[in-house]
Amino acid sequence: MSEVQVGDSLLFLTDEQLRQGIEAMFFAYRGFTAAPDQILDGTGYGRAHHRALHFISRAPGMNVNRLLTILGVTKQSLNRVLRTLIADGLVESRVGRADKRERHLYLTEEGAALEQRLSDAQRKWMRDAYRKAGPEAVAGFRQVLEALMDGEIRKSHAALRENTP
Amino acid sequence: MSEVQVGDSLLFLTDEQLRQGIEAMFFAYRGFTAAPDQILDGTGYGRAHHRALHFISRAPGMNVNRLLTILGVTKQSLNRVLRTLIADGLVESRVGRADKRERHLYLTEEGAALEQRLSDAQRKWMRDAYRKAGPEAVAGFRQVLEALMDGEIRKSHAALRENTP
DNA sequence: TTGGAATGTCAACAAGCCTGACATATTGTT
DNA sequence: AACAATATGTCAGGCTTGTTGACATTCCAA
Repeated sequence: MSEVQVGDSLLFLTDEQLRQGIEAMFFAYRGFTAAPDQILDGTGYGRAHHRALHFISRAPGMNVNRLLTILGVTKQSLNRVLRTLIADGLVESRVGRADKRERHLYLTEEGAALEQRLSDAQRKWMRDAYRKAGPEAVAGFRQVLEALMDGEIRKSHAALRENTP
Repeated sequence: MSEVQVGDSLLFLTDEQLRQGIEAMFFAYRGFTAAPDQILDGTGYGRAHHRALHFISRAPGMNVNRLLTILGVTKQSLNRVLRTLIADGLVESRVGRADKRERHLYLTEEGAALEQRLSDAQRKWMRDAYRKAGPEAVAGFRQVLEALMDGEIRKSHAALRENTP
């Protein structure tokens, strides 16, 4: 709105364009979560469990606090999820060696298997989208996503990326 | 970031790259909703109300069924949201003229005002991200989002876009 | 006109997240 | 040794958002 167009390069910042972007983000996120959601339907678990499994798989041995800040939920909320996952034998919680107050989280074989199924479905969806859009579009996509993140969260994301070089 | 080198057009499709994309999407969506969520906190409404307001504002006179398919929730779920919005005088529900079974939805002045506040906050966030990333990145971003949508949903999105040419 | 389909409403329930308060074990500091 | 701080787990209660089931109204076509 407030943009005076200097060249065509600022045209895309009209309110209408931004609004379309917002809607696209909303719809895309739905598509993005649809595949794993469908799998989860059969298991009795929900998105919260999926997220926990994902990040534990991503950084095995992570302690609860770290997972908490990554997920951005309260410990009570996360604890309910972890409790069931541990009780069902999908996640293992080991007392920390250096600091015995900490609990380090690992996927069991069964947990890893479910995580694989979910991950495969979601990656397939993502891969198809990437293929359709092409490499350059993907690079732009990633840049905008980075910019959309909150400051603190961006750090978490960067840290996770470095976890698997 | 390594995606920028597009020489190897398949490199970005490794599982690891896809996984990073998935996580980026997750984190970015959080940042994306943070600003309106904060405003909503003070109002007693939630994200569901925001979404309803957004799409009613976007296509005034829309009937409940249309809104239902756009939002992808059950009519009962939407109805609770609409009920409070109507009771509070943010949304007006008019009986259809041609088909009296239908209810057509409009924002009242007060509803439009809240929608503005929410929309402004979210657009600002979006605009800043777009600025950081630049026009080409934005084009790619939009392409990937389109590809991430479900088939049916993509139609809704396209229809909404044509609503405001 | 009558029965089926479409549209929307009300009621009850579940998942998932939140806050607040408190317990336990461990660590670090004085 | 005493004490504060940290990391985690748990109980209780509440809110939002989603679901299914039952039902009323309206339209349309046989």
